[in-house]
Amino acid sequence: MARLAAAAKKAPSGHQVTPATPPWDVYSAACPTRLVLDRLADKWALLILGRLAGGPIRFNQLRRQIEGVSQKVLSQTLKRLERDGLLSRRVVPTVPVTVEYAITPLGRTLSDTVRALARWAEANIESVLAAQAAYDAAQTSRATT
Amino acid sequence: MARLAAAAKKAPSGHQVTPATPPWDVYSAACPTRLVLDRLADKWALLILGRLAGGPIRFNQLRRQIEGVSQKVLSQTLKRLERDGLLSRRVVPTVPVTVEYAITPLGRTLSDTVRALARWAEANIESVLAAQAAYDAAQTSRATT
DNA sequence: CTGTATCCAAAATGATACTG
DNA sequence: CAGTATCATTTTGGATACAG
Repeated sequence: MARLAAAAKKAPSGHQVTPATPPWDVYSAACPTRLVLDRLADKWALLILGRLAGGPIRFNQLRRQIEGVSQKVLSQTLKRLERDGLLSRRVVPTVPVTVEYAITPLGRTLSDTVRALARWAEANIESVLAAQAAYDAAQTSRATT
Repeated sequence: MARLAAAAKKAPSGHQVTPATPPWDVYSAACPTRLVLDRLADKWALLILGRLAGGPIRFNQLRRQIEGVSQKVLSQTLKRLERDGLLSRRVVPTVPVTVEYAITPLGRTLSDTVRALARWAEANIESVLAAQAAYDAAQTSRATT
């Protein structure tokens, strides 16, 4: 992942215009789809997208609502999502400026899919926890033996 | 995330049996669903799950097919997925032992959702790349000015 | 073949301080 | 309010060597 991430981060300067002729081999390292998947494979991104699907929201509101995210990471993540065209950033020139983040049409198509993921998690969390308990029990007994 | 991940990793000994009474507040740090989401927010996990959906496969086959993953990370990821009950591990006692990984029924229900994510990525990669290019162009010009 | 253990380099994060 | 910059720390990952 290191090399890929590095390449992606260098992008701000050189926009490598990938040929783009799907379908790609998702398992090949050079696959553009993997770049997208990498982006989505982010805890905060998923959470933020889900939250924004409910309507526009300001920076610190978001910060408070998504428990556990630091200012720095939230800022970084928002910037990446904006760059990807998944959300929009609008500066409201009030006295202490406020910034409103909103999901874009593109982002919304994605958030629907993400919600499906969240629904899966909710529906199956118990099964997963049970599986973990069973696995851990097996490990523990093996260690004891 | 650090604290949560650490807590999750300590689990092998103490299985905290979460009460489990949905729906939880996905945005709260203590939410079990977030534990699942964290797990899915992993590049390799998503890729592996997708690959396994196509049928059982051995360790080194997987390693070769999922380009860019190291032996160490693949091993770790497989172990976590197995613990979560998403895939099964079967040791075949051939002379140099071979190990076959297969998706479980639970894992399959998830892989369907993941596939939707992959489909989204394929369908929208061009939009994302375009958005990135536009964003970068705006940044560059702003810097030049 | 399928891993685990170790050591080392790289990357992500948190805390803090500071700007517009 | 909404960030950015910096620094110390933690976490993660790759490479290598080795074991069942």
